[in-house]
Amino acid sequence: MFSIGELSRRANVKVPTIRYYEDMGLLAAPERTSGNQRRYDASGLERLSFIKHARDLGFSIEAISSLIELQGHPDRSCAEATDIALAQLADVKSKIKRLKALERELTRISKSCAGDTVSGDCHVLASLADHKRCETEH
Amino acid sequence: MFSIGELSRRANVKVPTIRYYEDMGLLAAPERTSGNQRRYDASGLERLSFIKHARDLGFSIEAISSLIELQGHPDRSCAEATDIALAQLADVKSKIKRLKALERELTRISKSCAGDTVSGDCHVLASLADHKRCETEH
DNA sequence: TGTAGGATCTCTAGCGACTAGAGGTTCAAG
DNA sequence: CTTGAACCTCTAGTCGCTAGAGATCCTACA
Repeated sequence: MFSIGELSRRANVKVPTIRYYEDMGLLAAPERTSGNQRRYDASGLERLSFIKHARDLGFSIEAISSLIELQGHPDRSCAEATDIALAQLADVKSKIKRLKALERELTRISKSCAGDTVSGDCHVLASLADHKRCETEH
Repeated sequence: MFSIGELSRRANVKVPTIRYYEDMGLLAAPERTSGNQRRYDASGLERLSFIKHARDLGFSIEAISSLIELQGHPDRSCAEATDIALAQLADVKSKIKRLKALERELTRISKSCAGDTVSGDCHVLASLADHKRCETEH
C-alpha cells in the first residue's frame, strides 16, 4: 500500500492528474487511511500505467474510458478496441498530413526574408497577410 | 461599411470568434451604429484575414499579437517576424516527429489484432497496458 | 512524547481558443 | 408598421489538466 505521491513517482503522473482521473471515473477510488488519505496497491498502479500510456499515444479520456470498460468485460469482442485504436491512428495520420502542409508553407515564408530589411518591407508579414501567396493548401 | 455577419462571411471566421479577437486586442474595436452594432470597413477585413491566415498556420494568439505590433512599426527590423515564424516552424516540426512515432506504434498495435478474439485476449489492450511492448519511444 | 515540516486533503479558479446559450435590442425588407 | 433575422452583452461550458488557498495528516527525529 502506498500514497498518492509514491504512485505519482512510480507511474510518472502528477498528483493532481491522478485525482483528476479519479474524478473522471478512469481510476477507481482507492482505500483511505483513517486520516482520509488515499492508499494504492499494485492494481492501482497497473491501471494508471495503462491510462498514462494511452494518453501518451494521444487517446482521449473518453476513448480510454471505453477501453477500460472493455477490459472489464473480457467476453466481449476485441474488435471494439481495435476500432478505437484505428480511429486514433486515422486521427494521427490526418494531423500529420495537415502539419506537413504547414511545414512546407512556413519554410517558404521563413526563407523569404534574409532578416536585413525593416518590417515595412517584410515578406513574412506580407505572406501572412495574403493567403494567395501560398503554394499549397492548408 | 458592413456588419459583423458580413465580415464573418467574407473572412470565413465565425461571428463570436470575431468578437473574441476584439476582446483579446487583436482586432481594433470598430465604429458602431447609433444602435450599437459594429460596422467594419476594408481595413477591418484585411486585419481579420491576416489573423485568420496566421491561426490556420497554427500561430498562437500571442504570436499574432506580436506580429501585428510589428506591422504597426514599419521601421523595426523584420528579423523579429522571421524569428516568430521560425519558432512556429520548429514547433510544427517537433509535432510531426512526435506524431510519426505515435503513428508507427499505433499501426503496430492495431495490426496485432485480427478482430476475431475476445477482449480478454486482446493484443490492443495488452499493448496499451504494457509500454515495454513498444518498439519505438514516444 | 512533542514537534517540525513535508505530504496530503478539498475546493475553486485559470489556461487557450473558442463555442453555446439566454435574454434583450436593432435593422431592413415588405 | 410589423416581422423576423441579425445583432448586442453576459455567463458558462469545452478538454485535460495545473496552480493556489487553507486546512489536516503522517512520519522522522529529538
